[in-house]
Amino acid sequence: MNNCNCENCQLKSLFFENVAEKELGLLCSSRQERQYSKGDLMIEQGTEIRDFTYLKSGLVKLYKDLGNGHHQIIKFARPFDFVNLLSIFSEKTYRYSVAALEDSSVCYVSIDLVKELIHRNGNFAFDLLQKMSRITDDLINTTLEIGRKNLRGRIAYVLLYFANSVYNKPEFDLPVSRKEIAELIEMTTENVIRILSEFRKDGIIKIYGKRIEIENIKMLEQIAQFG
Amino acid sequence: MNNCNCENCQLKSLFFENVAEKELGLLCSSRQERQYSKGDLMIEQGTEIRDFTYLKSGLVKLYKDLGNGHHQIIKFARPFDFVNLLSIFSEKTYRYSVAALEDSSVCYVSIDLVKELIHRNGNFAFDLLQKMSRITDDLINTTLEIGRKNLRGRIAYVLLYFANSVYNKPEFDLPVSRKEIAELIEMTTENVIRILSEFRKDGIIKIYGKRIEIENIKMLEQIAQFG
DNA sequence: CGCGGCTTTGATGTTCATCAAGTAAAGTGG
DNA sequence: CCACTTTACTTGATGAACATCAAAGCCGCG
Repeated sequence: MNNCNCENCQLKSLFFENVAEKELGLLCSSRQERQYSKGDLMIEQGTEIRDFTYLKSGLVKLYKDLGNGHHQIIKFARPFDFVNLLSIFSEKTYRYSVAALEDSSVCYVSIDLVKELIHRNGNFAFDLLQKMSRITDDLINTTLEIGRKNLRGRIAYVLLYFANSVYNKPEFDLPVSRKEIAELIEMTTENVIRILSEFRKDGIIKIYGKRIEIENIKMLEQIAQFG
Repeated sequence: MNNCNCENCQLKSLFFENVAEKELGLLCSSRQERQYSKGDLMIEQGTEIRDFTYLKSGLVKLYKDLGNGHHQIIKFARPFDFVNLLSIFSEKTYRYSVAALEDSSVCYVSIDLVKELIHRNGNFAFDLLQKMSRITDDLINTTLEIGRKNLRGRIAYVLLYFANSVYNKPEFDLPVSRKEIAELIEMTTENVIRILSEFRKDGIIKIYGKRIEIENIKMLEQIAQFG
């Protein structure tokens, strides 16, 4: 177990609840942790999948490179939320990229080791299945839901996501550009700006550059739901 | 093993490749098979998840009931393609419904038995993980891809799906209504009809009610790709 | 035979993308 | 550190894409 501290990691419960002490030691000693600064590319689409990765702290975006210089953001993710389960067991190479939106730290465990553990430890395997099931189910639901909303509803949804799920308060600095919001919810940058301005004029939010202050959260929820 | 015939089933390779003979016997004897007619509801959103199910023959649609009398179709599926993996390991109740688009037969295996097997048999567990990974990855990719296309591109996509992936020929009877196509690709019934008519006028397809004959598949592929 | 759901077409209006043009902010090299 | 360049942000004008509304024919089914 040498200088390994997984035993006390908050995130241990995420995956390794059912891993015996001996096995945890194995995972832990092979584990690597890396730091990324805001804007850094963490995983590049098309490269070989070698590791099972999960976010320890920070905020990231998963996105597809569409080739023509455009990106399509699949989702934003935080610790306990980003776990690289999307296609790592079915593909040889990544079908999307991951980049840091805020300073982040990430743990790496060799994917071969994880595969070995799946074969050996049924409880671990079942845990992983459950997690994968939940993550992909949520992603599919969210994607379908956003697709049904009009543009105002989509912007309201994004603002509420940051307020409720990321920063837990109605005032926050947007960690993403207007363009990135557009890439997440399938609309143009101009319309993101236009609708934010509309919300400002309607007294629903205040805007100071990246800073957003939600004034009327009820109204925003209405728009998100029925928009 | 009594009157059990899973041993020779084509679909055995789908899941039970790595299941020992003894275990397969257990699965097989608890297995149930049911027949459904076109239009039948097979799984109802909100009901308890008791079984692991997979399609032996036929064609089905997975959809969400949006409450206001509207449906949102998640995807169509065929044998080898529909396996109920989407949320069965993370939820207690179904978050979507499944209905038969053509006469179909479906196998049921108790989900508790499957869970037991996952815990006991790492190879089986890994197989399932891979399958789930592939299915959900494809679904996410398809959903995002369709969202980027304009209406003509989406219709072209659906026609090519039936021609290439379901019937394997350029002439076929649509197993779905215009309304159901609209529910799959997020548009109105009127526009589905309008665009089909446009394709007819442009000499790309012929239409006789439900029957579609693709005349110019190259053109359709162009529209699907760049539309 | 009549009723309801499916299909079709047209007319109309709304929503949204595109184009254009300018300001502010942020990174870059001397 | 400042001039320069690039990138992000903002607003308005315009047109295209798409939804909605309306009306009528068709088909299957009780």
